[in-house]
Amino acid sequence: MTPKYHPQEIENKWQQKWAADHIYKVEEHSKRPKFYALTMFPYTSGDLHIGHWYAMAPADTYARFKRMQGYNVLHPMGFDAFGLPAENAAISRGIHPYDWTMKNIKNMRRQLRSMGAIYDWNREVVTCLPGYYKWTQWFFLKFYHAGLAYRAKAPVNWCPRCQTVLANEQVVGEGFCERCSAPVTKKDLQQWFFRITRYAEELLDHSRLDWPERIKIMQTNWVGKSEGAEISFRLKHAGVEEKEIRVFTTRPDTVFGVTFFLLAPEHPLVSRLTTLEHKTEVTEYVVWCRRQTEYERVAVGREKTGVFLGSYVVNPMNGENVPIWISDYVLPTYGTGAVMAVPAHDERDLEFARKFKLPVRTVIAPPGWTGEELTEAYGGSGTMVNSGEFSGLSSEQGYEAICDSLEEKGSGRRTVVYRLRDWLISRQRYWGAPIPIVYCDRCGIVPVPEKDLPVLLPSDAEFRPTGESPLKYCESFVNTTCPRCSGPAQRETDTMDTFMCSSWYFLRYTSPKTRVAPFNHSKVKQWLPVDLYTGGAEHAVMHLFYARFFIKALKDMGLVEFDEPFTRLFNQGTIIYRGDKMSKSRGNVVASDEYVASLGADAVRGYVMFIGPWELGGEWNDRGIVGISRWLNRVWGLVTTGYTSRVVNPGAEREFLHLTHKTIREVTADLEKFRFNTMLSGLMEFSNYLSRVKESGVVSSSLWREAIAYFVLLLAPAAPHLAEELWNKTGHPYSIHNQPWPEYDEELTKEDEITLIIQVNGKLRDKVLVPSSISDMEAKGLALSRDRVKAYINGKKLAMVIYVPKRVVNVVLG
RNA sequence: GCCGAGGUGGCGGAAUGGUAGACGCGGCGGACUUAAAAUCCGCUUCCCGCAAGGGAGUGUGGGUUCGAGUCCCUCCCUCGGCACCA
Repeated sequence: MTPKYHPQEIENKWQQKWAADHIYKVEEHSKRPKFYALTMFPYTSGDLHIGHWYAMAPADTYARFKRMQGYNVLHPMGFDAFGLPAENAAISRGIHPYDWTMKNIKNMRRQLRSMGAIYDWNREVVTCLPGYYKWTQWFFLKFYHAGLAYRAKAPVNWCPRCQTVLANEQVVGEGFCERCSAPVTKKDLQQWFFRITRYAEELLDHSRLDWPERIKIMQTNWVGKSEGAEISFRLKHAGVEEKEIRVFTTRPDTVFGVTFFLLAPEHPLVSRLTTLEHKTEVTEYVVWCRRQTEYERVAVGREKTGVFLGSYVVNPMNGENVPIWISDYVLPTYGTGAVMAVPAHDERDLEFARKFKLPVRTVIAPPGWTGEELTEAYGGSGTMVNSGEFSGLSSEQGYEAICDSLEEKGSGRRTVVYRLRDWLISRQRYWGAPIPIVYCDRCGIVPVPEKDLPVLLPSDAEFRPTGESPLKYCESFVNTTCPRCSGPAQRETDTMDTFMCSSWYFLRYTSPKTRVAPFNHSKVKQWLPVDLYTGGAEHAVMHLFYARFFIKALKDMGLVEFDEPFTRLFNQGTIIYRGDKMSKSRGNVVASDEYVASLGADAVRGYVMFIGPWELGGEWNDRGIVGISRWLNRVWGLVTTGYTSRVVNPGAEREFLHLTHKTIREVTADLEKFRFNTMLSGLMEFSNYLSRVKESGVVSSSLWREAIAYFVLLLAPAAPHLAEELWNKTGHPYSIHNQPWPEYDEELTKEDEITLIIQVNGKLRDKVLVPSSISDMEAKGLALSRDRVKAYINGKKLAMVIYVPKRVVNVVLG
């Protein structure tokens, strides 16, 4: 009696042996082509759950497949270890963020090892360790010296009751403080920015990237490029030195329809352009706007608000005086923070005009327009009317003519604006990489010299439940000397956005131990760019976008030689549980440890792959996991018990070879397309077939052994432990994971016989097994001679007979 | 509102424009067992029929085609992203 399949035993055994033999240690010098297969590293939340397995097990299976195909594969793992939850744990449970994080890493590392992946643990990267964040700070300095980092005032979420800054995730519901439920407002703070907008145009170029279309679209929308014109409206207001206000518009052809002018309430000219009699009203409105929560301000369907300043600008095209209003629907951060309002052709402007009884003038006639007042704003193209010398032109011609005219007069020009804003990297938090800047009373802003890095996080900071950054009150940290003049100075107490850490970790994996630089240049040259990056689509416009920017900037600084980090991107779907994405913060995680303990890692790996297409994700349901487990047990029995050849049948052997090679072909194709679910069902079908052959014993023992070897090899990426054990048990040399991927024989995958489908008027009426070499004439003749078909013809006229080679005959009756 | 993905048995899902429902779960029946679990075998889209067979069927309604789950148009629903961007 052969022993039963005990997954835990064999999994433990092989994991230890693989580790002891370093069989997954990445070769530095290899003649094999490189393949960098990267999975987004996890945040150190504490537990690896089914959601992580869903991301990582299929990725590992694919990396293993590439490895067997002969690539030198780098498939590393690490931890995204800075972030707010660590700090919250410190406040609520009195554990230092460092201890909390390292404890979590220890657990997650154990869990990751239990998965049996090919991670080379010598390359592990942990972003919260000084050996790593030193280089995050180093990159900050590089960006600073390249003129890509600057300081400016920017609003933060502010809780007036707690007197503290809130991260977006601490603003809950309709804009309330997570801690005290007070309405959250905005407060301006000096913060650090990266000039990502300088790369807007480059970031729009996805032409060399093999990425999902929807991610490219999301990024394109995020950049939000608009072409149009900047138009100067003249200003003659006593006591105001500015002689013009510029606006951006995508529709310069509607400039004759301007009936009022809008500024954002935050616009710097507002108070100076307000006349005496409107002062009180305007001030009140501006204060009211500031008190609005973000949620209220952007709420859809909200009634328009605004006030008149009492002053006017002049339309450069028709010389008209246009009243200046302010309204909070004008965004201070887009375009110039000022808008020429054309109510006839813009829905929002029309709403505003109706509310405040401002005139509406149609200047673009929709097709078939007869001069009546438009009931809704018309944003399409048409014929220009009420537009002076431009009347009669099409709006497209008018667009060009008005731009030409503005440029001639010097009161405007064609231009492009982007929705994209600069990257705010400051966080008013402790658990992040400190921004390496010192403020000196004498020298001003002074970057910390490279030789003084890292700026270490103080370990003695106090964590008070205020939510204010502990660094601010840590005197040993704040007080320092100026690197330039040695006088007294203060350190910047903000830390960096964790997206900084994740913008370059994939470089560090190539040379994680380097102490003299963030990475070894030649190693990066050897491995990068990443050939395949897999992870969740939730990072479409944050992480993936920042990382692209980062690399483009490094390229321009001469630090790397490529300008796109991730050649190919694949997004797996999301695992939903109880109606929500599975995550620790949502409190709906399904632990993987129990499944690993009871059914084995190979079963869990297999099940997460079997659920459905990887890109679709889906609701977690463990009902089917026993199916995979049972199958692995059957495979065990199939391979480990002896085969006896009985009556060898040449026809059966031909079929056996055919199905073996067809399976190799299909499993290979499925893996290449990330169709792990159909890869497994293909292997199941094959193993079911093998069981039947085993019963009948119709193939020779040598043929059987060969097919079993192929089968185990095909199983190896998905169920690495079981495959290793079976490989060993069938007398093959260690290790299966160093074997080449099986090749199929094209000739053998071809069908000898096919089932010919016979239809009458497109409906299935008969099937017949025929040699695949059957000719057109033979097939049609055969179909017409079938009794079932004759019964349908029954004297009716034959309109036509269609034969689709090797598939179907359709008899069409008149 | 805009952009994207999706809608197929009781469930997860499978189907180069050519046999709809592979594979698995669950269910039903049987074998083994004193019994149960495990395992193995058979059946399992719905309706009519003892059967042979026939009819219906891939969110809705239309279209293209000899033939549509698959292609085109309309609408409905679910999920993800963006959302007063001038």
